[in-house]
Amino acid sequence: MEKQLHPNISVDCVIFGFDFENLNVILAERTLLDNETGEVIISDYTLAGNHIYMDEQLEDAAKRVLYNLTGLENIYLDQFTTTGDPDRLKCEKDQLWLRETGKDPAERVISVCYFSLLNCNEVTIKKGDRNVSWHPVKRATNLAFDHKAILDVAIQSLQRKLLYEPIGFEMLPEKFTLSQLQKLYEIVFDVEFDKRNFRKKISKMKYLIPLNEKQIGVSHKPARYYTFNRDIYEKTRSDMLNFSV
Amino acid sequence: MEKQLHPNISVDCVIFGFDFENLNVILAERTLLDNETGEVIISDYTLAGNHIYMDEQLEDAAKRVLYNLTGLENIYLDQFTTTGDPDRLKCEKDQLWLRETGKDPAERVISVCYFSLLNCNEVTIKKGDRNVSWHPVKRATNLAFDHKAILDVAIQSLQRKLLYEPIGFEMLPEKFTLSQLQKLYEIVFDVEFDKRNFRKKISKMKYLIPLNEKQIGVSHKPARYYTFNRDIYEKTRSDMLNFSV
DNA sequence: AAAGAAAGTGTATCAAATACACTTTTTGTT
DNA sequence: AACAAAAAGTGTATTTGATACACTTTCTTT
Repeated sequence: MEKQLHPNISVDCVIFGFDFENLNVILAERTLLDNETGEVIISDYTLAGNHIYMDEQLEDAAKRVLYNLTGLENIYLDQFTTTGDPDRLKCEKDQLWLRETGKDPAERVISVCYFSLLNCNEVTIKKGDRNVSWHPVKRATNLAFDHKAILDVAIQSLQRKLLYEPIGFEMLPEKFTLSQLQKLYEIVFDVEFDKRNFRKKISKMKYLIPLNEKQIGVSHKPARYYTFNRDIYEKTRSDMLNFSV
Repeated sequence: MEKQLHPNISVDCVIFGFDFENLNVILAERTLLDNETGEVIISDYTLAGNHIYMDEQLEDAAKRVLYNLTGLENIYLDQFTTTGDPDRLKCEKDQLWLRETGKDPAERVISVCYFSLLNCNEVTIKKGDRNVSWHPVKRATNLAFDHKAILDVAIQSLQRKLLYEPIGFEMLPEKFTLSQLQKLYEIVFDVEFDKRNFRKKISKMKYLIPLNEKQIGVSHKPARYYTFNRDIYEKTRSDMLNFSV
């Protein structure tokens, strides 16, 4: 029995990655040339996404999109919003593109949106027919459909979640330095922290384990590596309740 | 032209209300009797929800559900999750019910879920063909479909949002006492606060305005009324950034 | 007039957030 | 071998917010 895609339901994945310099997102180039003149009709980017299969779990569809792109499984996934504006695919370029890629441009598509977290340096993107690569989030402006709006909501959701859950590590290597961790938070929140105060705070978190291992080959004092211990985190997490009315 | 409901897409509304004693949710009775024996086949509850119209915004569908139930517009609405398990409507009772209410039980339905906030005492529920009423959240156990799971996620989302956004007021009257506000937070988070410390914290929030007006007709020292000023809140809100890695 | 009920109020202690500058350890260059 | 460059690593003092804790006031009811 042939698997069939649901015409009305898709998932879109905002795949975030950190490379110690920028918060990045995976985008696929969307290029359309005029068959006769060769003129560029469309040249922009889309998030990674696909329609779900008729009998597929939403989250499985997101995992499938991620797997096809990275070959990775067990990636951090968070369903953060669902977009369903009847006109979200109705702008002229988008209609053209849908026709071009064999979809019915008249169909209404509800998109369930996930963000996921990766360490850029540990991923090799598998390119299919389209060109797919990392882009700094700040420079991801030229997006198709309603994908810019989705990205903006994704960033807010990431920031919010980062405030009270230890998910930053998903974007770092297994072993990381405190400066790398600090940089991650600084870049995602677009702020700067004082190094000493940051470390004072860190040192109270017993689930951040200093290793007897240091950077090698760096042209400055090598930094100690740390690792995140989820067991200790789960056991010592306090149900912080610090509301602000 | 006749409006048509989308067979695959619905909204469910978790309508929270506070009555100074409990956090409540609006539930609709789902009763099905055997035509011949009169025996009770189904007797449980569902959240408020409906399929969306073919050309309707998701949020408009949620507003419509709320309007039909309460006659109110401009209610606080928050889209907090989307459920789409292919088997979420496949349990025996649910299949029976769908057939009974003229739906195709084979169709897969994705439900976009919203929670909304009301003051119980300011709402008159409009009963249609089904019996609809407030139920304390803690006693809402006997729910149809995957509605218990949806409710649980809704409660968590409400708690989380209540930590950093001033949405508690949506469940209180325009003028409220500090004890009422404290009770609201105590009940939603299932904790108890010290009265003096709670008030110390409140007194730092300049957007909570004490009024020259007191309770009347209460058989104890009447409390002062306060009101929430959103303008002052927006102007003085600090982008709190107090992460815990 | 007395009892009941919830409102309202202050202080002392502890923990966390902030502000701030110099020394150490490595590599790379001369 | 000496020096420069680069980032790591470290401590103290101050301010702010969180917590713990008990009695007085003001209204109604009997």
